[in-house]
Amino acid sequence: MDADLEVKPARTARDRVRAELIVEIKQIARRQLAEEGSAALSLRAVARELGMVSSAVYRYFPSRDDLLTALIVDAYQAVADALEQADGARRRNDFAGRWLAIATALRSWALANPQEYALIYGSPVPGYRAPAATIDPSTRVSLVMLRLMRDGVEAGAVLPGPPVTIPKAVQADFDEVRKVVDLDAPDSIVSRGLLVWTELFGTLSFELFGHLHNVIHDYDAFFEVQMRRAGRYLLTGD
Amino acid sequence: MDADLEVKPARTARDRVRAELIVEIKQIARRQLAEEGSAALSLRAVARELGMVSSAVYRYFPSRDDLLTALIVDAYQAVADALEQADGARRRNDFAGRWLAIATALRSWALANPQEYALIYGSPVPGYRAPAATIDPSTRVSLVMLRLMRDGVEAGAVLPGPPVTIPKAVQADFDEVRKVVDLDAPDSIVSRGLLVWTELFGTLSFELFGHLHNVIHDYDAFFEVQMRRAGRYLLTGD
DNA sequence: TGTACATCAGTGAACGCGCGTTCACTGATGTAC
DNA sequence: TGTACATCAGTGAACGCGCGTTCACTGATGTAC
Repeated sequence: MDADLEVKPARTARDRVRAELIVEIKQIARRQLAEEGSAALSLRAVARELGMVSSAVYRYFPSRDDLLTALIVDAYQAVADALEQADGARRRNDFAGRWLAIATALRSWALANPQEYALIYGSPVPGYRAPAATIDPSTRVSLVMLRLMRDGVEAGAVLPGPPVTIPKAVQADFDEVRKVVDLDAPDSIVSRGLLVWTELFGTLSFELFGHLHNVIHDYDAFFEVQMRRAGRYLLTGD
Repeated sequence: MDADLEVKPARTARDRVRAELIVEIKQIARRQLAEEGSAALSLRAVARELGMVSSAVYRYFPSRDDLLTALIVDAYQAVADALEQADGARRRNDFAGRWLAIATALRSWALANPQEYALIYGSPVPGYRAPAATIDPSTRVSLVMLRLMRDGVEAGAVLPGPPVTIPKAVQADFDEVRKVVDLDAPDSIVSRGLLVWTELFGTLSFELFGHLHNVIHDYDAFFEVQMRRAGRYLLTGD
């Protein structure tokens, strides 16, 4: 619709309208997701809000599951963006700070988008099989943690602690993990890193899914206490 | 139907049939839950499998949500039973062993009943508000962990580690936690205990909800490695 | 031990709802010459 | 720059499905005397 956009080659007006509509459909779907949860997400409801007839949405998403997949991919991307940005805003060698920034950024995003958090880190949506397209974006999230660990190890800020004995099968998996970011760290550190990483999601899921209800009252403060503690464990092993 | 049951007073044949039917309805619902997930659970499907007309089920559960609530309560009870039994089978002073037994028992139950695990520890069921009746059974689960911590502290097996500074609001919440089982432990231990506890659920949820897919291959071994590590952290703080 | 009445279980029909998806169609936009 | 044809977007009707819940009813079981 803008004159300067029209100049761009290989993008007809139709193409642009189409791209905009895809964005709009996802926005509406995201809002409905936030209000009703993933099981209630329906193409018909989206179409109604769009002011279109339900069959028209099929021009943009061939099925309800494809729309869900798009939302999942977007959610992973949004998380990865948030974590990368929080991580990047800290000094590279402030490892405790980077860890806390990452953890806090994840929590902020989750509190702002609880249904999207549930969509990707809660129980799987019934009847929905996650296609391969969702794997890459989910990897981007873990990469933030792995890079933090690699940087910390390289700077000598992540202490190995006492060696641990680990079955061969797990060692092999850990080897693959190390390869991803050229992490030169013993099993003890990889194990600790994964503990802390799942720890973060465990604490957050407990909060969001109501398991701290009536137990913890100041969620902000509790989260920070626990994540500082986890950060110390990550770096020093105690 | 048994003669010796009929002798029992205050239980008419009608009462017994009624109690049996409630059990049967829940069993069918649990199986359908396992096959289709919580969102797909429907009174009509249960009635169909019972060989009854759908409205008949309303004699036993006044609404679909009441049936869901019953399943949730049962699931918490089943988890609590499993953990208590695993905990009780160890020597009282074998704290590392008790921890690992508890963690392993939770995982075994979750693997055997993944949809029930998702029902209570995954994302909340859309459109369902957990009534107060589900709180008590959920508390029974945490009590297993708290008693382990109390016993460990009393035996001097849980080391305090360096003191941590904690905001007043969190201290107050920790005080309430301590009161539940007469836990005489500093904030550092309470914080660590909660870290390890959420750690357990975080690791298990990651496994069950597919976030370790293509990363970890021997789930059994990985879980044990991580939980041994978490147990050591729980006891010694490193 | 027998009868009269009250309670309860299960039936069958119905209400009103929303869903995903398909299909033949009209009319507008884009492309090739 | 103008025309002829191909592509695409959106319509409207329809198919077939399942759901939760209500209600008046019949017939069996339980209770009080």
